Amino acid sequence: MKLSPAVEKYVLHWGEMGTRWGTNRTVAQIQALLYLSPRPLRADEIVDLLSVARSNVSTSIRELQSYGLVKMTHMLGDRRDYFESLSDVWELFRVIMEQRKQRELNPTLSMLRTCAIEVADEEETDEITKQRIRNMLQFVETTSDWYEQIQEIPTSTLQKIMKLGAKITGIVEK
Amino acid sequence: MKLSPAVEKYVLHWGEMGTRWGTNRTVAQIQALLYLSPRPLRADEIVDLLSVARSNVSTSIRELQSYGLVKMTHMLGDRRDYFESLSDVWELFRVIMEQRKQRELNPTLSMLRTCAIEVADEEETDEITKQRIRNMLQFVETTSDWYEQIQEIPTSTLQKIMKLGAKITGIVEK
DNA sequence: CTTAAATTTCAGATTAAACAGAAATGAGAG
DNA sequence: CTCTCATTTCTGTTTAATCTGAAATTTAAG
Repeated sequence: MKLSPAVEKYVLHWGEMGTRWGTNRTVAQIQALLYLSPRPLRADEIVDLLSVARSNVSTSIRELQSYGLVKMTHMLGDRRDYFESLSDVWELFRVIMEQRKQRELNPTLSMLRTCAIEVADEEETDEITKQRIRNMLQFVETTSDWYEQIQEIPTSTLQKIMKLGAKITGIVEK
Repeated sequence: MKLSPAVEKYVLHWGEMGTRWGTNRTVAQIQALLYLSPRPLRADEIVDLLSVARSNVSTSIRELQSYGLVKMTHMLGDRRDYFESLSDVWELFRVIMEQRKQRELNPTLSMLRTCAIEVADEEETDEITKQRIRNMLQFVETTSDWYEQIQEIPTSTLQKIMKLGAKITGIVEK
């Protein structure tokens, strides 16, 4: 079993990018592999195709499952686990955004709220500093609210909105 | 010289988050420190406040400057370099997004274009796989185009759009 | 031109994360 | 109940990135 050149290129690139997206190389590679695979794969097949340790595949798949990006399935008369990825790119995007919001935006939001309260009582702190913390808090709050609402919009509508791009400005300004 | 408790908390948190945002702890801490500082700071002041090596500050500031997040200034009769951060949060956001687009989205886009072309000629590759690559390419292209257009929208308009949130759906559907 | 202050470069040390392989656990077949 | 196949857990190793401190370079003042 061997990956085709194009698939290999895709998987390797995805692995590299994964490290920038808050996960590690193997996790991202497995996700890419499962996304591209026309059928669910077993852990031992993944070991073969990516040349990584069995234990590494186990841990990585667990992580992907916890994100909701990968589901386990079974074949009749075969007790081994098979895995498949979400195949809809918009769905993938939604799940990843949700994860990032939870791991990055939410903790930052609570830190900023705490800081904004605490700094208000600090006599040694310059007013400019206090204002900057408030500004950042407001920005992250706005972003966070927006995020949450965007999550609810159905894919087809989201596509339309994105296609509009900057034309949205005209509509809003009216 | 010492940071106030709230400022320290902010800086430390920002440092941790920085690692998830494609940069390292020190770079993010310095950016946070300069953002909160009511006046430009010298490298040696940053060394004091953050307890990091002078050389580390030098390298980190260089990185921040290359992103356009930090500018160098000078004081009359003082040949030491002073540094200050962009202070407008929306401006900060814009610059960071632009960096991320260049370092993540663009390389992925060109990888996907190459893969989409190459995979078309692969007889060994399943049609489903080919379609998935095309789908991902289309998604990233849409996202990339949208990104670029959003960059051009002035802050005040952007704020209005984000405040609208999901209400945008109603407007678009008309 | 010399000197001293400021900054940058670079090589090695430190640290944290990712990974492999062995051992342990679990689950179904007979 | 026992045996075998499959999976997970755990520990030690490897790898990569970050950071430090010393040396080199730059810059301006005298």
